[in-house]
Amino acid sequence: MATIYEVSKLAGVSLATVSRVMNGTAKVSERTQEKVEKAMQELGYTPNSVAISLASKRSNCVGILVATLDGVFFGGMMQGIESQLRKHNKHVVITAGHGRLEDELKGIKFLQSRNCDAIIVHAEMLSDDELIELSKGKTPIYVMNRHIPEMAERCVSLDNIEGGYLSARYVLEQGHKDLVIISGPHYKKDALQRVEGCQKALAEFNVDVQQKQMFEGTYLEESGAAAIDHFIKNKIQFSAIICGNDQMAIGAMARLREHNLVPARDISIIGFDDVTFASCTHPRLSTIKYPIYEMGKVTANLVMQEVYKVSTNNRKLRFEPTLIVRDSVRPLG
Amino acid sequence: MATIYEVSKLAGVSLATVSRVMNGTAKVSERTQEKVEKAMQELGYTPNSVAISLASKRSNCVGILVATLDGVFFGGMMQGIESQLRKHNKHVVITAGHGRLEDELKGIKFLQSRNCDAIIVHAEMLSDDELIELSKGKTPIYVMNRHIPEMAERCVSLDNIEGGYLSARYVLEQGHKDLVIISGPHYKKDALQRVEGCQKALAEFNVDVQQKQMFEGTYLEESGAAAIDHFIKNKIQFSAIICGNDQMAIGAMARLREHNLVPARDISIIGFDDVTFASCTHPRLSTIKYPIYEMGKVTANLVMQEVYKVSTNNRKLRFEPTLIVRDSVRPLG
DNA sequence: TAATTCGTTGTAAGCGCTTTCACATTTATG
DNA sequence: CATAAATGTGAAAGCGCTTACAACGAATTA
Repeated sequence: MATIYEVSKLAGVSLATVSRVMNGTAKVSERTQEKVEKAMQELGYTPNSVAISLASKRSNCVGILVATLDGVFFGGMMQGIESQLRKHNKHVVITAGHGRLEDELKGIKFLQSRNCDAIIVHAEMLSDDELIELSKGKTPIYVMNRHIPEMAERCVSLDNIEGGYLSARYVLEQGHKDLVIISGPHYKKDALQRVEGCQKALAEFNVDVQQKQMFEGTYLEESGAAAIDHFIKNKIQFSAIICGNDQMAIGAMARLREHNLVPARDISIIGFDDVTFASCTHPRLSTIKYPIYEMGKVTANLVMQEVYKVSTNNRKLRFEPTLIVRDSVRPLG
Repeated sequence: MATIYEVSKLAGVSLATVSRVMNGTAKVSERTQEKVEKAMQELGYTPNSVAISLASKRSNCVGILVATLDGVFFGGMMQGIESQLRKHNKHVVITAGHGRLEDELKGIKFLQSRNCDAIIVHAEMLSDDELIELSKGKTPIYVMNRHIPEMAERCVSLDNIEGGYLSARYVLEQGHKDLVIISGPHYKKDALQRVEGCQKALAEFNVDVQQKQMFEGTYLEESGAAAIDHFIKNKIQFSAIICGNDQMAIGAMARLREHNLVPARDISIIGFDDVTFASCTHPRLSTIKYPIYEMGKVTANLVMQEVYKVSTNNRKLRFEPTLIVRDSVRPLG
């Protein structure tokens, strides 16, 4: 791989001049410019971004920390961020936290040590305080799906409590009183918040949901199914299920059928997130929309604006969940 | 951020020695080792991986090129690769090709210029020859989902033709004769191969599928739905649908229902990939298993073995698709 | 004509690390 | 006890680039 030195040699100019034509950091006469470009062409020169990064202390990269690389939710998030950044020729470097504190920490350290110009994190284990502490480093940190007052202008989040509230209220409005809740894992803040929102609605409607009517899932399909088994085995009566996310909802719907219970007709169910396939299930899944793709874009814009000084038309950083009514909740009575 | 220089100063040793304790590249007396470690601790030192990369010409990173960052298929692939690499403290750098030749090329160039130790690509636009050419660079390139004879030992692939064959044969064996095919986009090789496999089975059964019984989709849910609209609008008779992937299959199933056609009972359908939610649909989707997660792991192992010289228990690089029978195809007659 | 300015270009000092080589100790060997 | 062989350490030269700063000729001004 050719280096800038060889290019300068071939073009008969100095290193600095080559660097100048590459970056446009200073005026270069047209004649020299052409010579240099010709030399670059001839050598098939590609600048070494590691060297650039070391010398200039920036990398044109923004780091992303997600929980897992699979999963429709994170997919949307990454895609939203990347699509926006790509327009400005910025790249993403992605690491996964796997829901482990150690991995989240290591991931961020790695991204910092790679000279990322900014880091966007969707952390599940890191506490607010740790995040605040980390963001004091030289690399600015942006937080998704969490609202930390101390770094509010760098948080892009959705009101999960409100989302939980909306979902439960809707189910209650349809006349359901025997509810069960399949929540996400309790170590995830958003899971807890969604439950909290549910409880608010429950209180308003004077409906009681006891401990035994709650199941802590993993946000994955299997755990939705496991929840159904659990409730049935324990002879819990219920006419509706409130799910912490869509994946668990479809897992639950499938398992319901294995117990000869037809979703919607026999048991109503509502999800959360509104992932793509939510509209393809049968019955089509009613859910709460989490505009994660959009939010990824907004976060990317925020970075473009503050870190790269490119003005963007960014609006709000705080998103409101909305109820998507489809066919999976049947009015009762 | 502290540098190695400050650590050496504080510990009262030379740069070289600090580097040695970090990398274990040479014996260092216990006493010095302790001094250095204490100094690192005290300064909260994190090595700058960019500098390491520049100096050592390796990065402990492997680059990945996928089509998109969302999508269940690529999610599984990335997750498979990352989970394996992570065990050995290697990191991934991911870029997306967006099904555009330019982006794929730029992505690879970027990964190369970042000193990635290896690159794993799932390319859709790059030709075999281009890939062969690219792999002549100093960064070894591994290819997923494609078999290129010239670089066979670096290709981890699945026999898509066989997969297409299996899916069509199964449907035919169930007595279906009026078939339609919803394929992936024709610019994707695997889409074409799956169709090719179908045709092989069709020929064996002496069943004819004409041009008008084929629909070129995008591999996304919407296009499965669009296909249904298309066939119905054009008054095509069919009792079974062969889909290029599961996503289009669930899109098709949903749209079928909107036309008052019940999947399985009225119209049989088979997918491809066996993504997670395929077993959660109603009826549960019969499909062809594409063990992408497993294959991601295998590819990662290959890299560990050849690039990092860590021995792994890797088996085959060529995977066979398998038929997963569930409930979406009804025997006819 | 001398002094000043400008536009271009080159020189060289890093960026934070790895790695070769040489050197000084220490230990083993005959 | 002299010599050979380890052993532990430091000095210094890069890796490929950016970026002050200096320098130079040409154009402008006084």
